[in-house]
Amino acid sequence: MRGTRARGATADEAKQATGEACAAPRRTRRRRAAVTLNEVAAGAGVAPIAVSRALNNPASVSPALRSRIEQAVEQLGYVPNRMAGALASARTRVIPVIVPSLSNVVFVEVIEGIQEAVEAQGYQMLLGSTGYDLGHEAALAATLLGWAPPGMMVAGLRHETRTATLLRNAGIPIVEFMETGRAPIDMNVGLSHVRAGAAMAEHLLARGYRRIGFVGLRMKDDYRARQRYDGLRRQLAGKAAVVLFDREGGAGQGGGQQVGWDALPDLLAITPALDALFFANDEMAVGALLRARRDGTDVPGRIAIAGFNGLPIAALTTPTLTTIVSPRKQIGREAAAMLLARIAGREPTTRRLDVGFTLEAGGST
Amino acid sequence: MRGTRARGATADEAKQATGEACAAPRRTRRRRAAVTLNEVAAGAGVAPIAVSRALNNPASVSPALRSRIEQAVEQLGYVPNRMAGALASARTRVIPVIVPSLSNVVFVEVIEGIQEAVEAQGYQMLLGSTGYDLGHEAALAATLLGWAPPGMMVAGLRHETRTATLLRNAGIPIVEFMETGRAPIDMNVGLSHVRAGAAMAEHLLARGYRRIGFVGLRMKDDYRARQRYDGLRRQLAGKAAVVLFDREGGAGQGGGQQVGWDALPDLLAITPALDALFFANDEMAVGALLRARRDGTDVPGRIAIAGFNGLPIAALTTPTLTTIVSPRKQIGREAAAMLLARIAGREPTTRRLDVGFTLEAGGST
DNA sequence: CTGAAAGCGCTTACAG
DNA sequence: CTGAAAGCGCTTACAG
Repeated sequence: MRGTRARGATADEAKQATGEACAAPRRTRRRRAAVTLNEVAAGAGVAPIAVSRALNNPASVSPALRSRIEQAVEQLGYVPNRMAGALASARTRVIPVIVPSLSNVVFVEVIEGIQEAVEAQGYQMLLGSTGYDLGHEAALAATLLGWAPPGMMVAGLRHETRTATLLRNAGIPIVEFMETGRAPIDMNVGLSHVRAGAAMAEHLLARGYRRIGFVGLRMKDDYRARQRYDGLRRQLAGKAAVVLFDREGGAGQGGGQQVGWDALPDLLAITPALDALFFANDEMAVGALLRARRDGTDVPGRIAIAGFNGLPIAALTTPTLTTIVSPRKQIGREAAAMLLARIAGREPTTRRLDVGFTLEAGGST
Repeated sequence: MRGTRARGATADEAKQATGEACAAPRRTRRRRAAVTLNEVAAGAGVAPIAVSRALNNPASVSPALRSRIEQAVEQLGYVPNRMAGALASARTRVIPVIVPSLSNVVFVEVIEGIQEAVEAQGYQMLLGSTGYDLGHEAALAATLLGWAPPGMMVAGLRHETRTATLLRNAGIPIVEFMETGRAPIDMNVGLSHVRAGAAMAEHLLARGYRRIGFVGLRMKDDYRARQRYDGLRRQLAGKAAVVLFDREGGAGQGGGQQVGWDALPDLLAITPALDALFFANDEMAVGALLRARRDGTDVPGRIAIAGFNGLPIAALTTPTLTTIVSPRKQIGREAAAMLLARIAGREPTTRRLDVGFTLEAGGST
């Protein structure tokens, strides 16, 4: 009987086959000294459910009861157990957000946009960072789904198959944010990095540059940078020479600056014919600008420099840095708005939003 | 009766009528189609508890059972419900971390240190940001405690009384990280911002500066910057003149750069006798350096400039920026190590750790 | 508006 | 090593 028990035996069948009436002896298992809803109810002389209602939907309780309950809550220092509430209602107010990195300003600003929007609706953000590792992303997604969130947000449109399957089958709204380009699992907000690269190509061509280098940092992991390079390369095809430099190092916040700083003299020495460098991000570009400043290298006379992201510092360098501004905070806000709409049972204006970008031409090109 | 019911009329109402003595008719309330542990148990032909054990402590189950269970888990795509587990065990593996802001690199690096350490032990970080609002901090702390975390981390030693009370009474280990100086609620990791200010005072005195300005950004909120100013002021007392400038604006990432950029010409115009400026952070100092560069203002000839934090860019400017390096990642790691030790029932080496700082003298002073 | 009962999906505590 | 029972602290669904 043991091995073949099978299907129907939902062990949920807790038969209360006690000999007597039904009252089994109680064992207590409480480990925390925390005040419970039942204690508040006892304190206020009401039923537990009344406390629940007074807390979650005050209008559904008479003012008299409500004030008695509020007093008891206050006096006992009651803090509701969210896990119990979530388990009972099958609803959490925690929204997981998965990003590749926190040491990249870009994600931080998107996150801020998300947090503002989400908190305004009484939700909490649960942040996970993958370190640009899609395997880690899969593990994170699985764990986070265990909290039965009402929705989820994840950076990027590229995931391992199992991640996509997991998210698709979770039966909750999902927003993939950052780039556009392929069909999302559910909803998508971002910009086309391919088009951004192409836009920079047009700009550099228009200013007369014909021997252009793209400088990336660990491009293997950063596929959005690869997309920008692809856009650049295709747009330049037949019109200018392009070369890709993939640099290593520079982990952590501000690390990109050091990479740009180190790259500039290297590249100029090895490929002296270069007339323009498009860096994968503004941090690297700023590092290169600072290096040029220290070494007395003329920008853009000797070499033009451009970046990507539109960080505030781009407007403060001498010369100012040509860059592409991505509306990061907007991405966060829009992504959150879409998700919250769906969570609330409404249909967002659109499920796929391209927020675009702006090329800010500075003195560095 | 129909109109007032509302709420959650659900789908799968599998009624399992039982006709026994005490067994009341069962109502089912499942709302998600998610696979449960009971279903896995049924699938594997074992008791639910065996599944629980196979997942949480594989060694406690025979290999035969384990592989049957693992197969069922795999096949059904089972994702454990963390809320149920947490409720039953009164244990979560989520550690809340409260910081004032994410748009400040400094906190991001501390957070990274925390995340690395915490994830390595199988815990998850739940991030909350207060926007430098201690009222918001109190609300966040209360909500986060509702998840019955095994411990908690919060930036700073200053909180509203109710926050401190709440945390103290939570009966879990708490680490306050960032600054040292006063008695913590439980544990503390950080550095003395007063001493950091004093160290800069000594440096500026040694280099011959006697008319020194401290430039802060929204100092009302940033009490750590106030501490640095206090340290500076006291150390300079009787030896040099000090003046405090409290600037507004510059919200968000990189906003400080703009503030420094704007401040420099203002301050030089209004208080031309100044010979040195100590900025509350490197971002502002870098903004000022870039402005000096553009305007042709001699640094340090006309005005010396110093910052605080030790961001990588400080080494790349011309001249290089004098700054105080704070070991941010170390703060995060140490704070996490302390907390994890206590969670594991061990006593950390110390409950109060001063990680110190290093003054990096550059060409800007 | 108010409440008694049952159940959410797990784990603990006990027993074999 | 394995399992039956009870309970974690809430909320839903139903009834007055």
